[in-house]
Amino acid sequence: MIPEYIPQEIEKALQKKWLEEDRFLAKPDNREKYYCLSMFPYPSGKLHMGHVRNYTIGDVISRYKRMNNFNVFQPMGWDAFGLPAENAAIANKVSPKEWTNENIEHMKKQLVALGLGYDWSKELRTCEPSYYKWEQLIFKKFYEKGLVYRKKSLVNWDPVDETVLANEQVIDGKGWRSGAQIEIKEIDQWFIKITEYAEELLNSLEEVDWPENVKTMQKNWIGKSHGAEIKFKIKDTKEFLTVFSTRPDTIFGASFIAISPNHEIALDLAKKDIQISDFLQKCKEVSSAEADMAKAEKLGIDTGISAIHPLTNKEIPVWIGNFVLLDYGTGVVMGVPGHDQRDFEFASKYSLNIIQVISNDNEEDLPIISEGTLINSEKYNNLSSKDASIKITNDLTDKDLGCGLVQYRLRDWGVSRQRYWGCPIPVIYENGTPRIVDENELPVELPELPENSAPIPLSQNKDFYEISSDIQRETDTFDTFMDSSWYYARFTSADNNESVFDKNSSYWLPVDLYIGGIEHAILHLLYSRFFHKALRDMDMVEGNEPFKKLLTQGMVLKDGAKMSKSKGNTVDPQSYIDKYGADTVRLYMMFTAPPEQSLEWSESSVEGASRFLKKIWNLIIERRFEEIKEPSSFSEEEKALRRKTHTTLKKVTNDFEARFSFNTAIASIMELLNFIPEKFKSQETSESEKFCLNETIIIILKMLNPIAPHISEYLWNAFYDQNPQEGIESSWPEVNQDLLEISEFELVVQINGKVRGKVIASIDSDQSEIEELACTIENVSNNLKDKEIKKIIYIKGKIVNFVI
RNA sequence: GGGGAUGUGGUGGAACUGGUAGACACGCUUGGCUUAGAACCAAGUGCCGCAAGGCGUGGGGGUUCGACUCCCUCCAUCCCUACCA
Repeated sequence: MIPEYIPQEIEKALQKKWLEEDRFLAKPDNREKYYCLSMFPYPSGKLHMGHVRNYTIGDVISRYKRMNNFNVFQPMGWDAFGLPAENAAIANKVSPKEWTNENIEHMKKQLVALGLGYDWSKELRTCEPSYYKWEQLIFKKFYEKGLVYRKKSLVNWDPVDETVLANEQVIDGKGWRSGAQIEIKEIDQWFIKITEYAEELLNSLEEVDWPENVKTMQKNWIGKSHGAEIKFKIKDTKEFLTVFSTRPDTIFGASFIAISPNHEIALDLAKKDIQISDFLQKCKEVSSAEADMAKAEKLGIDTGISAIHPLTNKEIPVWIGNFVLLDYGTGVVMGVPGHDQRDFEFASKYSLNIIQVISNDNEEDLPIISEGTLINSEKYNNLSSKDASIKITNDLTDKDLGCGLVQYRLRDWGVSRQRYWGCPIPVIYENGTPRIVDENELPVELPELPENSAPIPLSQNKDFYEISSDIQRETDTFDTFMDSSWYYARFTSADNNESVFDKNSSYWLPVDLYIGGIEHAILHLLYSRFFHKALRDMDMVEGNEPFKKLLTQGMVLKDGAKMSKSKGNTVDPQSYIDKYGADTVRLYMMFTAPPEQSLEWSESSVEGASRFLKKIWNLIIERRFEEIKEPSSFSEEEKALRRKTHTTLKKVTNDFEARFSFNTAIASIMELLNFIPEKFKSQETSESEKFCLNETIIIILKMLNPIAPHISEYLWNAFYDQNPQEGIESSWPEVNQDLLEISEFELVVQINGKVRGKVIASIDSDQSEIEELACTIENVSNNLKDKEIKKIIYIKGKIVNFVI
């Protein structure tokens, strides 16, 4: 009777062993290093499928690299500050700290149970003072470098709960808890000048090995555009309204100016004009999220003010438009309805002039968005858009009414959050004047909450903020993106309390492979890149980029949608780990879809993964390695198995190395297993068959080890039994090139591109021999009968195509 | 609104550089084993058709001897959109 495969037993024992022998502890040595990092999780309570997928990919690659003699560093930590902890605290009457730490303990056990090989000696929790102390110090250094400033900025305000809401807490313009109509409110906030690095963030994308789509997203987000600043004089005053336009060639089509509802002029007018003040009130009722603003109906109101067109000197009306963002550009736009979709809609709605100034052969109906030839533009008529843009910009510059300008879409990073569960911003106000806390007073610790208390905002915690009657602490905390922008570097020195980054950081950095969800393609990755560059300029880290290579994994879906509690389509990975074991879950995750694509969860496919491991188990568990001298000759069947084994190894190696294509790697291992002839497996097999089977078993176990490390290591040890051999992890097998050579192949014969037959051909045949051979197929010769052959195409080793 | 992806059998997916579409697996059907079931083993399985053959990679068009792959266009779904992480 074959012993049964009970994954729970062997997995637990091996995990214990790995921890006891510090298998995954990493120290600098003279091997090539490989820093493999998976995005650390928010400790929400338990692992979800996205985590399992992310971390399995990272672990598979780490184990593979380790087998290839790299010094692998794979740490793990916790992005522990954030909104959900506060929500849970209110709902469950536990402190955010307690809730978070309990979640971490549970999730850490889950990670261990998945067999993930982390160096736990470098574990980080961003909510610990020992971590955020350094974040406060980095902020201080940014401040000293002139990268930090304070500015008024917009937030979603819930007037009932008297609190600032995150965008996701605003549903259809209402607060999620109170249901009250939210308001856009302007408050003082801290900003970091990420725009100072805009150009470098754009250019150094060329240095990294990232997916093109992520690079494109970042490029578009930074949004470098060339255009012109144009000044429109306000009638009867000496003041100007300055607009930025990427299309100065369309300036003769400008028929209105639109200013932001938060623009100074709008605010001034609202004081006197009840209609305008009503309009501004209405504008405040749309959440500040970009998607909401863009979807909201375009609304406007005439200010009654006129502006003077800088080139025609005609008067054009100034409107307030709810679609104009104060934070972007100058907060004023020039409306060219003939050549801009949004302006066209706005002008049509409010019966403003629509003037065509560009003609284009391909487009007839206004608005014509693309470039073309100028018309109705006085002396610029008949110029191309490009030439006209240059000429008009030059002429405006001469008149001192404008200038050419490079503009970025990227805005400075607002890091203030009005919340409790975050890193306190280390600032003290003395008589209202801010100053950063001295280094020796860091960290500014987050105050503990009274027992069973809901989180009290720092602004209501007098014990915290009041140092004396005229000295107060800042009560905002940092955006949690701050916490996650530099953790990759801190991991290298996580156990060092004396300095933020020690000499290990220059050994391990940059991260060789960073793995995480595609949803982080812009914000998190951009902020981290900015941090790295700023830290580099302060001589704290080396190199220009934090993440050399990036792997963006797709989402785990159920019924075609992202798993979420609100949709009720979540699947808890723990129940599958309990039922099938970690190896099956890992195998399933890797087999079901390529890493970059989204993965549709399927219950029954998990069974398939489990079945495959059982087959491997049943094949190997009772077999023992025997020292057999390599036979001098092999039968055809034996040769075929050896060739299959080594072509599989070659494919799997390539899939791991160059493509991260684990699903196809697993498929070929399955194919190899199916290929082993029955009689090789029987007890009465010959010596040479046994030799070949041994070779195949060894290679299968090695190939399987990164993906299913428990079963493969267990079987490896069982297979070698009393004869001590190298550990399964000590090396990746080598392809025997001699075994790959083939002399024959299956020739596909096509007529006009349609397959008409197949025949075994020699690889060395020339085209005429191939043609002759192809014509021996009855179906082919029948189809070619009485037909004029126009052309014959032969692709060596693949197909021959007769064109008739 | 803007930006980025994806679309192939009943299902997940494969086809890597323009060269046999559907590897591998799930499911299903039939048979074996079994008192029965589970498990396991064997065979079959894109669609239409008795067959010959024809059709087939979201829809339409194009380039090519040859297109899942390249180009144009339309449609659907998903992700991000600066305070979810």
